Amino acid sequence: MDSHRLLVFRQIARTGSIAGAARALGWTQPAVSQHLRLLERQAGLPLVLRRPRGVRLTEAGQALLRHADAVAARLQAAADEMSALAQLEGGTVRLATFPSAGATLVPAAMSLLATRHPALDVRLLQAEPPEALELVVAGEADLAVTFAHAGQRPAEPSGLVSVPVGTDPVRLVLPRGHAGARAGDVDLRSLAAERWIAGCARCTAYLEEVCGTAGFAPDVRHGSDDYVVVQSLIAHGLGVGLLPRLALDAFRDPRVAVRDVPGLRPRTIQVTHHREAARTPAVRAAVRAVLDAAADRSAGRRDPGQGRAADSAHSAASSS
Amino acid sequence: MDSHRLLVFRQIARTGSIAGAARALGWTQPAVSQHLRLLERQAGLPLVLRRPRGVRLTEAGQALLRHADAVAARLQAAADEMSALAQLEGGTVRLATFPSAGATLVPAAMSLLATRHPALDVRLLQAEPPEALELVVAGEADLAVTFAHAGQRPAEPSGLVSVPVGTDPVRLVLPRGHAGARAGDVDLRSLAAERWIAGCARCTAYLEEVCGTAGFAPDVRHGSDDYVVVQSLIAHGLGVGLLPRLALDAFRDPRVAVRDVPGLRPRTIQVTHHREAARTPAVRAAVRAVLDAAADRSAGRRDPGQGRAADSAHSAASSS
DNA sequence: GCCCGGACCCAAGAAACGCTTATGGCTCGC
DNA sequence: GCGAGCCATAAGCGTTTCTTGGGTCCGGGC
Repeated sequence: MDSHRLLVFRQIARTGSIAGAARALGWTQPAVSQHLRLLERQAGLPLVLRRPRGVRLTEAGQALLRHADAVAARLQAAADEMSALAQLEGGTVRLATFPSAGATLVPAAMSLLATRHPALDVRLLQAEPPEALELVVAGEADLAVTFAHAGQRPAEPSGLVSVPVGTDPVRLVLPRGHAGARAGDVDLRSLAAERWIAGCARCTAYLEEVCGTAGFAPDVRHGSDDYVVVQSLIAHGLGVGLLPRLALDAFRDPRVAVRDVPGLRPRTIQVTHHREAARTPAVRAAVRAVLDAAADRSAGRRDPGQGRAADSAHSAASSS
Repeated sequence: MDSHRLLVFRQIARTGSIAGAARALGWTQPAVSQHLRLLERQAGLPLVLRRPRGVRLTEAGQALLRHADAVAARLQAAADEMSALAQLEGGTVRLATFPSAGATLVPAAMSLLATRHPALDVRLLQAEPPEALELVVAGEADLAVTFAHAGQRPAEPSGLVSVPVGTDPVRLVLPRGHAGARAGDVDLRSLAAERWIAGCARCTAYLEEVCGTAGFAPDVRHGSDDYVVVQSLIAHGLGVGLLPRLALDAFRDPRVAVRDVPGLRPRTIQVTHHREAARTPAVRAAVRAVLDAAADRSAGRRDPGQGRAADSAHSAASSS
């Protein structure tokens, strides 16, 4: 039951004649006639009675017309839905993100996205970078917002591509009364004797690496990937730690002091998706929203250095 | 949104890969690949993500799959319904018939049809021959069972074809006590002085014609196309009349006598339909049932002369 | 570490489908 | 009776569509 012929048959029924259907379709009469003949052969039944002024549907023709109308309606619905998805007048996009971005950058991006495409259903999933990438690979998320500390290679599964979003400086967090809090910047080597609070597994590895470069092995006493917990431990004088600025933007314990450590390279933020998903409008729009949100944050902080990184990444993605 | 491509896409979704869809369809892989590419171009969106082990549907692809499934189901339903109609496992056939056949021949035919094709919906419409043909022309009936008196030309609208079903002798009806009822056969000329009861318009014309041939003009006092009324009038001695055997088979007033009139040619019964409707299984089956019912009636009466006419007509129709 | 197999894409050629042109039959209306 | 409208058939050609024969990428096994 060829559906193309079915739609031709629908025109025959509409106009009441083969010649009329041909006119409606912009074809010649024999073209429609042949379609009808093949359709009748497939059906094994006459579908119309040929009469002097045109044709009249047989019972089988009327039955077939009902099906043809249903098929045409469904095809139209499919085209409409595709158009809506292409115009972002619908659809879903799922972002997997790590906590500190999920409390700062990503909500801002989601807000931008909601403003630009009100009908788009944006959903957030929280996951640390490795798990976030897994979600994308497994198809349970469309985008992963991840970070990588300087010197760490982000394990990027094949088939995925990453767009740099910007950098996130890593800062030293001390108890307010700590001696180091009196200076503006702090040299890491001066903290060789401190007790340390570590973060997630990758952050701990980073901490050990930078301390090793500074010439000592950190005395890690506690660990938590929750930046509220880390700051609380520090506030109680149980150690010092490194936290990225996004985490400190998300939550800042008033009992801690924050200082820069010269030479500490920032972690990089990136957004990752399937290589081919770049052609999906929802993914493109979401990537752009993340980049724009990052640029807005940088501009709001009046920090041209950060702004450049985000801006350049943004324009690169926009042109792709 | 080409539906053929949609069905190919459905196979891609089913098998999870383009190559798998190609195997399922008995095609090569590039053929399916090209269909998918054109479908994605039409949709304006990627429908699948190409991954090492095959493809994964995007959100748009999943949406399209739902439509594709619906289209496929509707096409299958259409094919099924066409098949059912072709096998006479459904459908309707409407017979228009004149009263005396509607009380005798046609119910027998309908019963045959119901036995042979229990799912076929057979419907009867009563109409005198000219109106019955109009119903067929107007598409309100599929078949017309009509009669024509000898010498009358059945006005057959163009586009219709008629199949002879058999003949129906016209008999003389007299009051039981009438002098003519004493003889076996009756000469029409002996009834020149009688008062006559006429039937329908065409029957009245026939009466006047055969009386004219016999040399007199009938004194028509009453008229009714209802054979019960006619017999009642005759039974009450209000006149004599001619009635075809089918009418007398349908109803026989015990107070009347029936005699043959030698030389009175029988009326002919025929079944008429659109020329092209001969290819419609329901119409073919109905025509055959009418012919078979007529043959059964002839055989049941042990009247080979009648049986021959019906049989020959039957075999002619069967071979068409 | 390298090769092999599976899956996909692209380009070009061949087969097939589909529309057009040309012609004829039929019915209706002037 | 003849033209106009509708439909059918047959032949021709163009476009679509499938195949063939390349190539790339990724993952698994020796």
